[in-house]
Amino acid sequence: MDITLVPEGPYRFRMDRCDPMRVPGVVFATRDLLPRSAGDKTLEQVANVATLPGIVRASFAMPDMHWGYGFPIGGVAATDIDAGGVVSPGGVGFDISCGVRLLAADIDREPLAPRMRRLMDLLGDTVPRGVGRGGLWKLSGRAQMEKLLVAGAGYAVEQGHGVPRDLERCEDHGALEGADPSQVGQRAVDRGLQQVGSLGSGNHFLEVQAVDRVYDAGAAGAFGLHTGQVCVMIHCGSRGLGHQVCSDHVRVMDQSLRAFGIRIPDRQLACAPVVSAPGRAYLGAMAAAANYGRANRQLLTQAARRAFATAAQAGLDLVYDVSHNTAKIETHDVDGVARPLCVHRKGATLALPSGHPDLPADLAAFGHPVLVPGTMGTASYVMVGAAGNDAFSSAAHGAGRVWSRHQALHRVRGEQLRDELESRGISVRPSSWRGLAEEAPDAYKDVDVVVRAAEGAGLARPVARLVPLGVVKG
DNA sequence: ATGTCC
Repeated sequence: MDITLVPEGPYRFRMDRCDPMRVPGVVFATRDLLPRSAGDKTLEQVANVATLPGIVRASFAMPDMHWGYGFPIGGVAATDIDAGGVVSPGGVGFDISCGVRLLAADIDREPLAPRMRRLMDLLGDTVPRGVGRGGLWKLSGRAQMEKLLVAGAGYAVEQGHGVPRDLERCEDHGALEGADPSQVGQRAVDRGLQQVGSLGSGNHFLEVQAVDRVYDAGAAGAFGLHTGQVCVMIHCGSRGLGHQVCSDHVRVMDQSLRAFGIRIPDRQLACAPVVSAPGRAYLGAMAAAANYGRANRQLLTQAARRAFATAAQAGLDLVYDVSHNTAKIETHDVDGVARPLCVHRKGATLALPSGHPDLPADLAAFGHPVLVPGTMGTASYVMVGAAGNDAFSSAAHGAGRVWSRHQALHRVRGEQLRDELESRGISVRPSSWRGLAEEAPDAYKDVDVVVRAAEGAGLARPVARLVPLGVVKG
């Protein structure tokens, strides 16, 4: 396939359709943000996704795009459900419903400063993290797990882990519809029973941050943010349960490709029609795993609240919770007709414009909050969905890797990175030196540049910039 | 991302 990029604007490239692509590719980036490592397959993946049955409009890539499993991370693709459109687990990713939650503290960075050390020690001691580690809430068995898989953060709140207002500030009110726990295998359930309320590893974290700059006072006010304010950002997903769901359903779909007559250029794009037994089974299991991820962030919220109450006599209000690894059934206008679509967002965030009916009433005038975590040494952003976003109202989800984990380990020492961050006033509570090195700020694109590109491309607008004060690393 | 290979 020809993967020549044609500039369509300062922040947008077109990849013209050629067989076997069914639609063109659209890449939102500057030249500098495009993948440049030798042998990088990100753009080839954008073209591969464009071959999926039922795909409409284009195969999109966000400015933080990088190489992923099947789909690029930062990839967005929608398929027409009534036209044989498929759902692909690779279009969601292994960490189903991985996402970000932002909490606003009722304290500013100056009064918190003398209490930061104690706060970070407390967070470091009470936030479960690391590979294979257990969480804050041990479930009693499959029956209880099924309740959580159906109601997500709502079940956590119902069980006393949070307040009802939290749910008003969660995408889908904390629970993706259509969860079918019967499609979540026993191995996935077993892996998940002990992990609710745990960060995991990799790029996951809980950060104490401060609002460094406000770009849109109206939206910032509606989100409850002001300059100097302390925030907590939580980035985590669905742990072993989501991973197992993805593995199990990829296997099934890989085996059913022939039966559905689907030809794909890469087996990692294994998929099945949304309207088919394996398609429905995956979507039901995926929604269940998504709800696990949302409950997970709800439990970690409570851990942060306890630490803030004890160490800082401060409270935390939920600003918003977004998932950036999902496939959702949404209605979008395609060629002038409202169509039910399966929208895959893999490392991409829903970014509804102002006035959309799915927004909470008090945010309707502004738009959907878009949370863009950067790195532990740089910044993170709160953005808001912009009107006229033709990528099915999607936006960037982070900075995006430029070094592989292997490259990062080769170039960075965890202990040295910790010293460097601490000397800049950023408290670090790592889970492992190796994990810390893999997530070095230099391993990522410049989040300020990514955000400028997302803005320039018309995907979302910046509301506030947050800087790290302390990081509890997964 | 992930009991970093059942």
